[in-house]
Amino acid sequence: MEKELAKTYDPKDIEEKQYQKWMDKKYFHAEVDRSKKPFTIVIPPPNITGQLHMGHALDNTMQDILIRFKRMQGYNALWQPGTDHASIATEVKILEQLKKEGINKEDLTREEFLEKAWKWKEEYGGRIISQLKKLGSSCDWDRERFTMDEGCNEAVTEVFIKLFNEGKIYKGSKIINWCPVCHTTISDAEVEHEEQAGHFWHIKYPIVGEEGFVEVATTRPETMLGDSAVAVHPDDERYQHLIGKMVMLPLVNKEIPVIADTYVDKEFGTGVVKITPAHDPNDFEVGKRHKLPEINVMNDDATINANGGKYAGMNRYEARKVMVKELQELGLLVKVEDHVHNVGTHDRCKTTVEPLIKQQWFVKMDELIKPAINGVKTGDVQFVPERFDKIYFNWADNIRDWCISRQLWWGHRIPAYYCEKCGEVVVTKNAPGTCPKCGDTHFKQDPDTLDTWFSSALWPFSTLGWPEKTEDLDYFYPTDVLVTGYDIIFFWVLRMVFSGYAHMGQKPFSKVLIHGLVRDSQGRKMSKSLGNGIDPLEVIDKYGADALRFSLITGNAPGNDMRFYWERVESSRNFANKVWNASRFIMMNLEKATISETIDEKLLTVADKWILSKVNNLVKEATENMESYDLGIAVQKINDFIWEEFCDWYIEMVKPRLYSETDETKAAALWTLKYVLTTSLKLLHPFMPFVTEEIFCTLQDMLGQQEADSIMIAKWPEYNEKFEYFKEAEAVELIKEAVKGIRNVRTEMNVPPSRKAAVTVVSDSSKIRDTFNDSKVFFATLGYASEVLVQADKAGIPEDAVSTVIPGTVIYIPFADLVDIDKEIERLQKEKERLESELKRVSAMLANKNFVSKAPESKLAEERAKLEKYTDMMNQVNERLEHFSK
RNA sequence: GGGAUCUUAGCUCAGCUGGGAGAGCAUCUGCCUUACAAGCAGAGGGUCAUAGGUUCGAGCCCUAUAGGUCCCACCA
Repeated sequence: MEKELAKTYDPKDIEEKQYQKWMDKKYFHAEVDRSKKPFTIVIPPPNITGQLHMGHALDNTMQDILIRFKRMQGYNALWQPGTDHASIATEVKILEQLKKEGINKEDLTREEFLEKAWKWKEEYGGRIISQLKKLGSSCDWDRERFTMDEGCNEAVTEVFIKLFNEGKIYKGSKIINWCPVCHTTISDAEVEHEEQAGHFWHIKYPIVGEEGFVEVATTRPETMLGDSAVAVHPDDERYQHLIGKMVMLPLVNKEIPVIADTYVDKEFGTGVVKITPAHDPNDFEVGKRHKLPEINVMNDDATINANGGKYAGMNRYEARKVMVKELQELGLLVKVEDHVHNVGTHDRCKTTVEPLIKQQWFVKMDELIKPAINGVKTGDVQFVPERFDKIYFNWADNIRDWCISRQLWWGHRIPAYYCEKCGEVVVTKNAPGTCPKCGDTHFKQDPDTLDTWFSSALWPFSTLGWPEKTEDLDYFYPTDVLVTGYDIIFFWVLRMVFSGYAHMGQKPFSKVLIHGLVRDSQGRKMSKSLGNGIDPLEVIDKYGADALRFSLITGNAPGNDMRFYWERVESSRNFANKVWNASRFIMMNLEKATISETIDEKLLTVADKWILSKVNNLVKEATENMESYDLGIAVQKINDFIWEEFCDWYIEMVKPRLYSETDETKAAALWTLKYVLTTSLKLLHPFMPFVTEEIFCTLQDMLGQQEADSIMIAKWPEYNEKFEYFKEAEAVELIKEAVKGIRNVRTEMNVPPSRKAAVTVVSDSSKIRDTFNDSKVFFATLGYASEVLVQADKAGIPEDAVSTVIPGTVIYIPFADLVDIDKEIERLQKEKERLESELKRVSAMLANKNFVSKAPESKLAEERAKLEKYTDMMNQVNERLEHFSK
């Protein structure tokens, strides 16, 4: 049965069919196999709430390219997939949905809520996975994990207990970031600083026991309800006399001390700062130093609490308004200035974060961070591109203890139990029976859950079976490369690195390949609120997954942002179609012939050898580029080779041989076509998995040859010294020059392609004459020649023939009635000018004594050869000019 | 305040360790040449932000300046 290939490539049914085949054949699945080297990537687990966006598409395309490349190279390649429970993101989403059903969180018990949450997860959690499949991702789906599955839960508990026992997890009362809308603490990394236009209120605090005031400047007057002191700089001469005295806190009417602390900047504001230890991280530190009372004046929803007296119940902004007004009435408001300042907001809901003092769980970072810093410093873990290690160090060097407890239900519940009688804290896997301190048997588990990144930090080893000592873990860990965006280096990469060293005693991965953001065509971030997001699934639907993948990789360097253009996808689609059609053409010719597996080298023509040496070189370069993660460069070279060298030149060169019934080199042409096509398809496969697989399989079926059941498990091409045909390659390049020259002349003379002309090649070099004689078959068709004469002199060439000059050779094309002498002279003149400038450059270079004495020999030889070449061409051009001016 | 990064053709971007400026799209001119009009063949278009420096040689290395983007930071 012969298979007819459609005239244009239609990805739709092919993609689905091939992906299903790969799944059925278990090609994505990896098992421990000690005879092969492992290559492992763990997926950045997408949130179960997520929908595939361009960022995912880019991130996963890069991973898929690397994993397919390594798999073909013979590695035992594992791409470990899974999803993230995304505690706060998911909880918010579920609550939104419940609200629509008229249910509030308070209406539910924890158990009821969790039941609904799991149900939600079952329903929507798999959505993003099926979307990743549409992209072509070759993850080992048999190993799919979830950050809240049994194994990951175990890893989390294990780590928590271990760190607690080592004193690296502790519960403490510290000032933390509180989101008044989400009602939970958040970590420093989740706070986004946003510049906002605010005000600077100058307020008078009366001095106790004497006349006068101190003037305090603040951006948050409402927090004065919790003031414990005012501070001045110890060296500030203006305020020396006040240190140690008391001032009256307005509105509250309470005496608070004036203290001296170097934290105060003399130059800024009035030089007097109100100190509110319970509502500002700096004031908190000052308060600790001076043992000031910490007066919390806010509830969890950021309304004023009972400590705020009559302002209790107002929210923070109402209270501010009312208090400012009252201060004004009391004559204590000096002035209000406009002031732009940075406000911390919750990255998820954009609510202004409220610093509050609360009992929370923390991971002590000072010891844990050391190996993580060292690991990157020594190159044990490397960023690609390298510059991102600076971002990493910026965080690592300034790291503070990590607040890990969250007042949420969806997540890993903290394995700490409190004795109901004596309050003893027991950290343990299962609820304790009796209290080790008082012997009581009633315990209450800590209600809080862990920061979602706590479990993600363990992902590279928890997914491989840790804390069990599994074969998988032993074999696949540490993983090879982590692919992610620069936006989560501190959230995730840093925490995986320190966790890897802490719990595995080894790095989690060797390389971190960083990519940028996919922006819209105007360079804006794609976002829901702007509505400028482009759905990758829509792109796949319209142009195919191959085209999408190709567009995301082409013309982009690692770590750089890129813009999304539909035009780009279109040209990627065009390339897929080009490959499709070239293959169709080759197969049309192959099916009429029988093709041997190997070829006798003696049968190869110069053209064959030329393309073989070209593709051989491509194999080398593309492989090197991929090894160094320059995927964009690799794919560009593959594209250029296939489209230009292979399709536009080689295929055109062999057509006469294919169409001939008698040509003895036809078999060699067919063999070469098959070989180069197969090699190109393999190189292209990681980037365009679907179209390459479809062609590869069709081709094999047609030939009845089975190299592999699938291109994705075929052998990656290797550089082959056998194909180093330098001499032949050079000869063909010369012919190409000649062809280009002829085409050029013809276009300028407005000669239609249908009109052929006799072409005479004149060269006094017998070597060059041989080259043209050897290549007549294709030189004639490419150069629109009715016949090709190769000779050593100008015998028999019409006086008015136009010509084109290439090194060592003049090519004459007589167009009896068409000649326009003036035009020809103009053309030659232009050519002369070009050569003059080249000659000027080369001669100047070679006349420079410093250049000659200092430049490397190879460079010198190169320039000397050029001088010779241009001089020769110049002579020929001059001769032609003289000829016409006669 | 600290740091990163960018400034290359009309647009979007490549350009790896310094050795005669590239791609895609757009523009212009011819072509339905039996794989492909989602194509073929040609053409135009850039003092590589500016000023210095290192070098025989700089888009690439160094310094400064201008402009843009981003990250970090406790100036109330």
